[in-house]
Amino acid sequence: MPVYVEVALPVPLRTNFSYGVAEKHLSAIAVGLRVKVPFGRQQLIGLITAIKDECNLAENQIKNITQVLDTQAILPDALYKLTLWAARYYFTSQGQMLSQALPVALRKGADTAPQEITQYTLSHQGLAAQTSLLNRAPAQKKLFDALKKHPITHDEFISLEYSKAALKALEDKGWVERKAQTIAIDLSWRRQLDITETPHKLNKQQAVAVSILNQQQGFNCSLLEGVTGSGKTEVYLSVLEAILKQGKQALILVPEIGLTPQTINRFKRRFAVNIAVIHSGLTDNQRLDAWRQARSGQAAIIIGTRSALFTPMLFPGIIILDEEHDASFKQQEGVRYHARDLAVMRGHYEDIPVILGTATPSLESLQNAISGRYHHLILAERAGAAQKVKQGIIDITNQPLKNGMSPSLINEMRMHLDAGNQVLLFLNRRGFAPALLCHECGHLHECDRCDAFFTVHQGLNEICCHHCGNQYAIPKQCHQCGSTMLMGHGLGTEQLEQALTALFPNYPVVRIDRDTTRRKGSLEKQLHGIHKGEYKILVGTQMLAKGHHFPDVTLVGLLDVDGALFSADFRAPERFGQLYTQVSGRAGRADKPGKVLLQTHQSDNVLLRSLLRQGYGDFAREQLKERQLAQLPPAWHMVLIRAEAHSAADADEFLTKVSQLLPQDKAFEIIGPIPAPLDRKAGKYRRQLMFQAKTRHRLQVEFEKIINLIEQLPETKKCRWSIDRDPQDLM
DNA sequence: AGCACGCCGACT
DNA sequence: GTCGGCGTGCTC
Repeated sequence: MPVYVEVALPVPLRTNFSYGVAEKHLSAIAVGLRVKVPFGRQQLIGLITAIKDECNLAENQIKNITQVLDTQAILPDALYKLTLWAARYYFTSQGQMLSQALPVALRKGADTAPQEITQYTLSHQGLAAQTSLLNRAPAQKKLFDALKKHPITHDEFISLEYSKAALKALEDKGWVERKAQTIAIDLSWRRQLDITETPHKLNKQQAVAVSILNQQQGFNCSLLEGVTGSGKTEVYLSVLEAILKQGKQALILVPEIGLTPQTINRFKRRFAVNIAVIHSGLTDNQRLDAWRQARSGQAAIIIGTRSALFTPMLFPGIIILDEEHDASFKQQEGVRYHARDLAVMRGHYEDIPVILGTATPSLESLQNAISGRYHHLILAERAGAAQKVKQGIIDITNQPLKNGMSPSLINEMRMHLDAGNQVLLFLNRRGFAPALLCHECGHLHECDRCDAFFTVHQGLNEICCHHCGNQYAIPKQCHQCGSTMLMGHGLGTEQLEQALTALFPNYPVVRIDRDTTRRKGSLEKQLHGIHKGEYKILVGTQMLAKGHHFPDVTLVGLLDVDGALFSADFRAPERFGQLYTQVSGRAGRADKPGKVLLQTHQSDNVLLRSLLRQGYGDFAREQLKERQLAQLPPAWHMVLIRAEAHSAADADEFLTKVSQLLPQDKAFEIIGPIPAPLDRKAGKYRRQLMFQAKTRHRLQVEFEKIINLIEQLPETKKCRWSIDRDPQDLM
C-alpha cells in the first residue's frame, strides 16, 4: 500500500502538502520530523504533520520526499501542539508557524545533534619531539608548551589568540593532531545547585508573593504587579531557586535584551548554572547552540526575547515574562503572534506555571487578574523606602516656549542641575524637526510615497520619511515657490539636544534615540556615561523609558504629552499611562526625591488628571471599563484585516467583499473598510477592516468558515493583504 | 514567499 | 537587436 505524508511548509499558503514516500524512507518517517521536499522548482524543508495511506490528488500531482532529516521529532510534544494551536489562532499555515518556532539554522537543515567540538592534542610524535627544534619559532613553542599541559579546544584556541600559522606548522610536522569530540551533556546542576550570592532579605509583600508562587503545582498564571523599584527581580530569583532545586529549567522572556543586561547579570551572579542568553547579536549557529543546550537540559535558565518563547526544554519548570505590557512581545510582521499570550498557552501545554511581571499591566492581563483567571500578586512598596515621586502639570497654553520648553520647566531644570543632579527630558520624536516648512509660502514638504511630512535630520543634512525610509538632501529651495527661506517646523530630539547644549553650556547633554544608538554598543556606552555622571542632561525617546534606572536623575520632563494622548489608536491612553509611569519610575531614589513635570495644552484633560491623581492601577481599571463600553479589547476580541494596493479602490473592493462574507449580528461588529491612519505608505494605498467579536470562540468559528473564501476572492490578485489577530496598533 | 514566464522600454 | 523592469501565476 502506498504511504503518503502531509508536510507543513514555510510558505504563506494556508494548507499542508501531500508527498509520496519512497520505499527506502518508509521506516524513517514519523510525525514531527523534518523532511526535504521538492516544491515547484525549489527544495524546501518542512515538517511531517501526518502519515496516511491515501491521497485524493491525482498520481501525477504528487512528488516524493527527497530526504528525512531527523530521527526523532524536532520539537517536544507540548511545543508542537502549541505551534499548531497558534497556527489556528492566528489564521496562518502550520508551516509558517512551525518555521517561526525553529531557529534559522534548523530551518535550513542543520543537524539537531550537539555540535562536535574540535580538540587539539599532541601526537605521540609530538610528545617525543625535540622541543629545541622550536627555539626559532616562538609562536609554535608557545602553543606546543600549552598543549603539553593539556589539550586545547578550538574555541580556546581562538579566544587565547594562538597563531593559526603556528598550529598549521605543528600539524604539518605531525606533532599535533585534531580530534572531533562530542562533549558529554552536563546536568550536574540538577543534583547540586550552587548559589553564589546571598539572597536579599525579602520584604513582607515579596515574601507573600514568593510563598504563593512556590505553592503552585502545574499550570497556573500569575500577574506580578510591582511598582518600579519594588524588587520584582528578587521575587523571580527566589522562585527560580525553588524551580532549579527541583531540577527544572526556567524560560525567561524580556522585551529587548540590550536594555536588560543588569537583570541578566543578576541571574548569573545568583546561580552557578549554565544560562543560555538568546539575543539579536547571535549568529544562526550560536542560536542553534543555545537551542540545543536548552533542549538537552544543559542550560538551566534560558533568557531571550520574543522568539525565545519557542525554545524547547527537556525539564520544563517555569516561564517568566518580564515587562509583560511591552508591545515588542507582539511580532509586527509575518505571523503576528503575541509572545505573552503564547507563553500562557505554552504553560498550559507544558503544565508549568507562568509569571507575568510588570509595573504597569496591560489591560489584557489586568482583566485576567481581576476576573481571577490569574493570581494577582502586588508589590506596592518601593524597596529601601524610596520616597514617592512628586508630579506636576505645566500648562503651556499661551506660554512662550523655548525649543519646546516652558520657562517654568527651564527654571526647574536649572535648580536640579545646580544641585548636582541629572535631568531627563522625554520627547517622542527623533530628528531635528518633524517637518520642513517654507517661511514664505507655508508649504510643508511631504514624502512623495507616503501621506507624511519629511523629518529634518540636520546632522545628516537630510530629510527623511520615517515611514518608508525615503531620504533626500535638505533642499535649498521650496519645492512649491522656490524660496530659500526654509526652516524646520516643530521639535525633535536632535534640535532639543542642540538647544540644551546652548542653554546649559556647563552641563553635558546626551541624546538617546534610534539615531544615536544605531551602532552596536553605543547604547551601552552612553548608558555607562550616564551612570558615571559624565552627562547631566539626558534627552531621548521611548528608549529612555525602558528598563534602565538612573539613580541620579531627580527631574523628569515630558515635553509633548498632547501628541501621545490624542491618537486615533484605542490603546493610546493605556500606552501613555504605561509610559508616564515607567518614565516617572526612573526618577529619584531613597535619599533623593524625584519630580516629574508634564507639559500640555490640556491641563484639565480627564485622562491626564485621573492618571496623575490615582496612579496607573486605578487609571487602568477606568480604562478597562471604557473598553467594555466601547466593545473594544480586551472586553471584545479584535481582528484587523489590512490590504494595500497601488490603487485605493482595489484595496477597498477587496475589503468590502471580505466584509460581505462575514455574518452581521449582535455579537459581531464590522468597521470599515477605512483608510489606515497612514493612508498612503511607500507608494501604496492602505485600507483596513476591523472586526470585533463578543467571544473568542465566535470569532474563531466565523473566521475559519470564511478564510478559504477570502483567499479565493478574485480581488486578492490586485492587493496584498494580511490578518492581524489582537492587533497592538491600528497602523 | 520564491521562482519563472512574459511582455514592454532604453541600452551597446 | 538584448537586458531587465515588475505584473501574473503556480507550487503536493
